[in-house]
Amino acid sequence: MAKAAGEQMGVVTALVRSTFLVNAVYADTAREYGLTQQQGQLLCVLMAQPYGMGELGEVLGLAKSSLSGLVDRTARRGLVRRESDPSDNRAVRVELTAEGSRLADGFYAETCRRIEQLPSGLDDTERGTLADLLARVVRDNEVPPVFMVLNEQG
Amino acid sequence: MAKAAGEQMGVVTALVRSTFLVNAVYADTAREYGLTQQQGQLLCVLMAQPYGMGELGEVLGLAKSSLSGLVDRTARRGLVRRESDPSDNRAVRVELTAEGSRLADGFYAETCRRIEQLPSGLDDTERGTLADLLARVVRDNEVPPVFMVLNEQG
DNA sequence: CCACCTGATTCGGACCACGAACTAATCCCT
DNA sequence: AGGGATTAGTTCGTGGTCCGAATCAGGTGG
Repeated sequence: MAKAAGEQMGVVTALVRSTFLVNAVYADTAREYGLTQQQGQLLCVLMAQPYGMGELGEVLGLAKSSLSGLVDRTARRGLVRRESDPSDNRAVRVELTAEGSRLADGFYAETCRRIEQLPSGLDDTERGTLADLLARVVRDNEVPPVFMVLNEQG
Repeated sequence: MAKAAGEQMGVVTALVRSTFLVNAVYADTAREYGLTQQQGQLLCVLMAQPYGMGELGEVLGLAKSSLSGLVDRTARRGLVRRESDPSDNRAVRVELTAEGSRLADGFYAETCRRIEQLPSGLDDTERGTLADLLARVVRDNEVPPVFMVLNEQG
């Protein structure tokens, strides 16, 4: 193999660089929807269901104080709201507002479209294999549900 | 397949969730080395070679002002330095200091170790296939060299 | 020599992360 | 029944990060 083709890339470098790629796509799409990457991520997580702060912090991997700030700023945009938890007066549940739902749906759909393009150089079989292998890595490492599973994906 | 096994995960969700996973590992490792994620990323990029600000900004995907700040803070730590470019008095080249090199080497090696563990549920053939498919996605999308290729990886 | 372009920095503003401390509510044991 | 321990979440202080506009200094070409 000619030197110009570059070195063999192992699984570590491939994972890190693909992460950089997906991060960039995610951040670009968020910005076009007037969101920051963290706000976009919050909206995507809340599409599935409302969450208490404790669980939401665990899913997003954030300190409680960080999450308070993020929810404050996103609520100030009118995209989420805090609801009291009737079973525990200390707790709140964070949920999307109607406007937050709309924005989340658009952002999520556009993010899916763009990320779906990334492996377009692979054929269907290869794409399926990639999905299967990455999915197993994700499951083995117990990644929280930070992005909804799209119907009829892959 | 039983319902308990969960939905079929497509390539989009698999990519996003694996990105979340790698981000978390990267951030955790950086923190243990007393670095922020962005500082860690800067150090990793500079391991390969010094860069001018313009090119460094392109590789990292940052605005020039953002990069100035990041280099300021990292230089204040004594990890990088700005050198004048003899061929153009406007330009500087950013390079690792001796201390920066040492920290970068340790951080990089530890990051590699941890990320290498992520696909440990796959066998060697599957790991090779994952590396190959992801590498092709990375190359097709012209991802800049944000992480050095490790010798004998995969 | 001057206008235009390039390389980088500064400024202002907003976002984001965390740990410590705090407030309020819940639970459990004596 | 009351008090101590624990839990849920917020506030505060601090430092890091991001960007666009403006600015400054140097390079280039007509």
